[in-house]
Amino acid sequence: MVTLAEVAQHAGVSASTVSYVLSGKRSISATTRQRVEESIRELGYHPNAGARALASSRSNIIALMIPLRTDMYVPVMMEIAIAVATTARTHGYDVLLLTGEEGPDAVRRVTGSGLADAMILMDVELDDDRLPLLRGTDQPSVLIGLPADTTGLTCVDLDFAATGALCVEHLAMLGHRDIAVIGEAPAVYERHTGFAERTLDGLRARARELGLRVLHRPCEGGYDAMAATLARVFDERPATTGFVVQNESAVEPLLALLRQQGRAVPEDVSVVGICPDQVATQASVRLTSVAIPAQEMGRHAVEQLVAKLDGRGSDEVLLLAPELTVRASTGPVPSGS
Amino acid sequence: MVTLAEVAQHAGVSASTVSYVLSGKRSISATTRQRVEESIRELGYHPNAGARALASSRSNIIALMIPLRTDMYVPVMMEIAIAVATTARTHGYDVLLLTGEEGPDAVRRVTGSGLADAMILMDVELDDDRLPLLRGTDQPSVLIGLPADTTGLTCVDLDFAATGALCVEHLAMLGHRDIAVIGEAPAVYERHTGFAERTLDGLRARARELGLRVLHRPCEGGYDAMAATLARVFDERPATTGFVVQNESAVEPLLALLRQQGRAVPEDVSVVGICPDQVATQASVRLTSVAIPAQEMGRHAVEQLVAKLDGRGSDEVLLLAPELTVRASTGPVPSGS
DNA sequence: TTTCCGCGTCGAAGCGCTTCGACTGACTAT
DNA sequence: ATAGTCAGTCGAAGCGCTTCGACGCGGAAA
Repeated sequence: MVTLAEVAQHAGVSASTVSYVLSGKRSISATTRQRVEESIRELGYHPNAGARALASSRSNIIALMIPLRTDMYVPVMMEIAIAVATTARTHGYDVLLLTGEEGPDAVRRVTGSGLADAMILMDVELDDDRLPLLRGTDQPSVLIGLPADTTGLTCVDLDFAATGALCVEHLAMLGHRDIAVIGEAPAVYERHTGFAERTLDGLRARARELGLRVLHRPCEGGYDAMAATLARVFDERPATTGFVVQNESAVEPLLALLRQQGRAVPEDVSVVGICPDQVATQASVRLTSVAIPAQEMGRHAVEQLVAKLDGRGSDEVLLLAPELTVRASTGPVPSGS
Repeated sequence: MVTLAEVAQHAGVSASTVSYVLSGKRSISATTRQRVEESIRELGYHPNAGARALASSRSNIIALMIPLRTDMYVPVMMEIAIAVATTARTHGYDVLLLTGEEGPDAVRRVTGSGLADAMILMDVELDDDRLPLLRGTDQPSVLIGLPADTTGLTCVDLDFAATGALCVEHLAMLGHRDIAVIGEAPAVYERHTGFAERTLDGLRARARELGLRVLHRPCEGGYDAMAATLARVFDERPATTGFVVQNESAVEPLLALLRQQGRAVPEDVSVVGICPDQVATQASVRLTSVAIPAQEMGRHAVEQLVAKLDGRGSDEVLLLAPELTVRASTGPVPSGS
């Protein structure tokens, strides 16, 4: 293993000079810099991460806590994780992957041991038990998601309230008056992850303003659950012509069932999805949808974090504006209704 | 920040004693151990990761390289990653998330800097450019996947050849003679990730033994691509009654299209999937399938790695035996044929 | 009783890096 | 000419931990 000292000797300078070449924290003459850089290349030198962390009390690592459970749409998580990792690298950071399993202990362990300089939490619940710890430490952190109380916290998330409103507006504009909302699995609501409720609140508020009727039904994914849910929906509200789906694994079943029942999409019934674009475009009917901007969320989270680590940046809540893409699953309400 | 020295002082022992209590590398009297452990708890001591890494030249971190691209089924990746992370934790390791983006450089960086003690590579290509580096270093590694040349490497993967054979055997047993294989996107084959080819080889070999006819078609996911592919299949081999699908995003389109064409599953046509159980059980017809044992692969990879790090373990290729679960998508060939 | 062994503990020497203060010249301002 | 400045470099002091050799002491073996 090549050390700084060896590089220094090889280049005929002191160790500190090599260090300053590497960090750029003091000015170095062009000739010296070149000599050092060449030695580094020749010897194949890589700074030792542990030593660096010890001396500088900076690990250049960002911890990313992902949820253990997989009842939510996994590709979104993955996309965020990948965006976090790649963005972090462009800022010179690596990413440590933590699962939610350890819960608050993981936060303690990471902050206490200096393993990471900062952390990103995903799947934040409204009243998350990790939040007090985050507030009580000076280690920067960013949440992906929105807890009930955001004081002293930095958050990034899609503006789900606006998303709900946007969906219902689109349907209203097309003339739909009776809207059914197919939501996430009941467990998601019970866990109070927030995003589902926020969507619903935003949607209901806007629907009230527009004078629409809304029926909300949580739904496990899959065909059987969707079939049961759909039956109940048309049972209670036979006039339903608009659907908002916030559950990726219900999208395809819903479309299939509607087709099977002889309800054409979008001629008889319109469907708006809240899901990644990939799901929307790969569905059997290309879905009008509001995308989950996973990449953007991951990227913003890292950039907020890096700003904080550099002494810039501050606590703020960043809600990304939803964008609705019209595809083939929504159309004007049938003239017969 | 609490240091070892402070704990030592608080407990009235020397620093080295505290260290030995923590590591268990020398025997410590019960009373001393208790006193030290209490001090640790009282002071809320967490060992500093950097210092520890420097002194011991062990970071207790495992690097996990995941592919950047997402043309393969992402949940499998995610499941593996989570299994790796949780298994690693039970052995006292954390996981560093690397994306394939940096390629071989990432391997150099991590081994050179001592950032991680070992690494796991996913999405290994047949002739991966990271392999020479792995062979040339003494840092333990495990591949998830199977390159062309495995000498000096440790690999974990599903036995895809056996998987292909198993699928075709099942169909043969039910009387099917003409089999169509719906494969991954062409890009997957072009990249030579291997698993797709291995499946096909195993499948073809067994089909030959059993006297079956096999038609293989790569297929992008989604409805349109699947529709085109399916049309070609029935065009070339009208007598096709058995399908093997190795492409998660083609499963649902295939089922829908068959239904649409009036071919009942499993009465007229049988379908076997090679996909995660979740996909198989959530499909519109519960799919007879060979599962991708993602969790198991992640777990095995970590355990192999830990064994190596402990001086146990050796280079070997572990191919997990496929298991076929019969569900509702396969049945005897129609008597009319 | 003496010798030996091994358990339990300590002190000290690093691990490879960062960083601070200090030093040297060359150059500018007075 | 002299003081002041500043770019460029060096030496040394740690950062918090692990680990090795050494030491003291009690009990077993002789």
